[in-house]
Amino acid sequence: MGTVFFHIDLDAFFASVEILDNPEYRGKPLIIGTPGPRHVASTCSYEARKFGVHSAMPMTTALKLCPNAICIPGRMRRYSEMSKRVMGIIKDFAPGFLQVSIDEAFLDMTGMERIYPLPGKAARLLKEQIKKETGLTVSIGVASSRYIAKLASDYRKPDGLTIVPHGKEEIFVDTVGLKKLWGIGDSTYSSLVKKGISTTETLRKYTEKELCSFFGESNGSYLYRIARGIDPGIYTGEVKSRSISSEETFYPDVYGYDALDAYLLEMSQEVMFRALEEKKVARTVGIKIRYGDFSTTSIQETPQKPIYSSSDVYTIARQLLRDKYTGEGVRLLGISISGIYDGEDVEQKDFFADREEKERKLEKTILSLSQKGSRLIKARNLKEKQSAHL
DNA sequence: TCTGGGGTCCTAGGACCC
DNA sequence: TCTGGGGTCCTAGGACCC
Repeated sequence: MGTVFFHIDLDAFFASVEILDNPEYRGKPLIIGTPGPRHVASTCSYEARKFGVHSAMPMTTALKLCPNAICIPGRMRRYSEMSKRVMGIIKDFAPGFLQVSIDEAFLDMTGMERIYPLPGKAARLLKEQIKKETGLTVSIGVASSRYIAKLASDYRKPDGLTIVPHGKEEIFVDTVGLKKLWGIGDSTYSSLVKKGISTTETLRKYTEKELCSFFGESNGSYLYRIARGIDPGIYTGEVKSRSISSEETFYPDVYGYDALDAYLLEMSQEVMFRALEEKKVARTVGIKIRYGDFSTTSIQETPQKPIYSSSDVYTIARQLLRDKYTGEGVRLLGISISGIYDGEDVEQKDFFADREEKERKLEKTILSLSQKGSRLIKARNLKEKQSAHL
C-alpha cells in the first residue's frame, strides 16, 4: 500500500464559530468584517456565499451583493481558542499531524491500516468526533499526497468528504480545473492563458524544460508536476525563514513625514514586542509604503549589529522612511523584521522599560501634533473604531 | 469589484571574495 | 591591464496563500 494523507479544513471557520456562539445568526447571511471603505470580508457564512460574497472581497462590494448581511468584526482570540480545541482532536487521532493555518491541518495516515483498514471510515469517525466535541463541521480530503488531499478537501464543502483513489490523481486534477489548483493565482493563470493554456490537459502537452523557460525554474517544474497530479512538495513541515510584520491601512490617506513617523513608532513596538515574547532577535528591518494609487514600494536594511529592541527597529525604520517617502498621500504603512533567530541573552524587563519610555515619547509626539491640529489625531480615532484586525 | 493583515517563497541584479 | 567561474550575501519587487 502507498501513502495516505488527510487534509482537514474547517468550514467557513470564523463565521461558524460566531453562529455557534450566537445561534440567532444561524441560517442568515453573516460576514466577518467591518463595513466601510478599505475593509474586506474575512470570512462569511454559506448563506452569504450564495450571493457571491467571498473572503478578501471589499466590504462595499459584499454589501452591494448582499445588503441584508449581518456584519460583525472578528474575535481572533475566540477563533484561536476554538482552533486549538479542534487541532487537539486531530492531533490525537493519528501521529503524523501538521497544522498549516488556523483552520487547516494534515494527517499522515500512512501505515494506519491496522487500526483503520478503510481511510474513508477513519475520516468519517474524525468528522463525527470534531462535530460532537466542538459543534463545528470540517471537510476532509483523502489522497496519496498532501497536495491532492488539499485539493480534495475543497472539492465538496461544507461537511464534505472526498477520497481520491491511488492512481486517479491526474483525473482528479482535470476535474478540479487549472484555475482552481493550489498555487495558481490570477497572475499565473492569465500568463498561462496568454500562452494558450487554459486547461490541465493542455498544460500537460508541454515538457518540463519548456515550462521552465516560460515561467522560470521553480514555477516551471511546479506547473509540470501539478498538471500530472504529482505533489510539488508543498508543506514539508520545515520553515526556512521567519519574519514578523505589522501594517495598517489608513482612511483617508495620511500625509507627511511626522504623522507617518508616529505610526512607525507604534509598529516598531508591536513587532519587537512579539519577537521578544518568543525570545527572538532580528537582523533586518524593512518598511513598506503603499501610496493612494496603490503603488507599493519597500526598503530594508541589515545593519552589522543584530536588532535587540524596539528603539533599534524604530531608529532604522524612520531613516528608511526618510530615504523612501515621496511626500504623497499614504494608504498603507508597514514595518517588518526578518532574519529572526534565538536571542538567549534577551531580557524581558529591559524591554518593558524601553516600551514604557517609548510610549511616553509617543504621547508627547501626539500632544505636540494635536496642538497643531494635525490629522494624525483623526486617523488615530478612526483606527480605534476599526478594531477588527484579522 | 477598488483592492486587509500576516505570512512564505522566488527572482534578478549587484557587491564582494577567492 | 577590460578580464572566468563560482559562491554568498543583500535588496526590491512580485506571486501566492489563509
